[in-house]
Amino acid sequence: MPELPEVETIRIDLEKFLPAKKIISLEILSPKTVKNSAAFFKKKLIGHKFVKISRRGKLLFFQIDNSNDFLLIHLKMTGQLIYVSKKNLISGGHSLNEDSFESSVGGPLPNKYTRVYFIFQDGEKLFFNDLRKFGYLKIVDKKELEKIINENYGPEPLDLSLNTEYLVKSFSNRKRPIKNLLLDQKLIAGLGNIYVDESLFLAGIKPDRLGEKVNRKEIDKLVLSIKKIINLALKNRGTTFNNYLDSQGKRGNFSNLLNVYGRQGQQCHQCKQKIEKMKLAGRGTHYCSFCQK
DNA sequence: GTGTTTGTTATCAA
DNA sequence: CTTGATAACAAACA
Repeated sequence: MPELPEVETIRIDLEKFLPAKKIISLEILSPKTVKNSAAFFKKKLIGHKFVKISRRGKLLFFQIDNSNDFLLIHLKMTGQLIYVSKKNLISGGHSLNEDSFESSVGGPLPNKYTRVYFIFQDGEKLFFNDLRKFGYLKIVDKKELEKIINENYGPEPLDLSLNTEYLVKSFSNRKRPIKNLLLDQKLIAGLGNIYVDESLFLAGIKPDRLGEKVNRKEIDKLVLSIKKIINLALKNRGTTFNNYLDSQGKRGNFSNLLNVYGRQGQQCHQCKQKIEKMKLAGRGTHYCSFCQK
């Protein structure tokens, strides 16, 4: 379940080496994953390079050289972007070769979950794997990209515009549970099920409280909690719960720091009571009824 | 066979 | 028009 910290970790790593590498070929193993025609997709990419890799919320976009176009990649729930080289290219890290990918779902690359992959001039490869096929790749021009961003994404959690004032305004007269509101990408871009539950725990707010019932002081604490959780998760290269791996095929370390997500039935780290679980917005929702009011 | 996992959108209702 | 709730998408696992 890649959310902002996982997607951002991938972006930072890929940007260290992908720019300036010419794509010499690409394979589309799952046609529905690519939202353009295969011919158009190949024509736009083969022979080109990615100039810059950016992110908004959970959406990645790769700027394509000498054109007005961008490659959008959304990982949705089980998407992975795995970069494979024969040498160590990422400073301080070890990179994969295709056979050392056994530890991940599906075995050596490309495997049964590989939907698309790119081959670069130097023989290195980028694999898009996606067990559940919700993720997609799509080429759009600059205008379309701006439209998508403007219409679908609220402020980034770490941006100054994500502040108490903004959330007070956003929550007023809203009769949905605060968890549902925080999952809305138009309100805040990049939070998903894990980080919403963790942020609400840190803020001491029960996930089913209605937006309009949360007071300014609590919202103050919530803003700080969201920024703290996202920063800590970034520092730990995200959370691996089921499927997530970074671009080097490695797990995220925030998994060890979870307070509530996936911990139902276990002791709360703060008060030792049992973590509970309910369903909100159709999602598993984890909380401590003693620490969160 | 049943329930569960979740990011996002489509659809419907009030 | 706004708001909110829910199904659907897809695949695997317990």
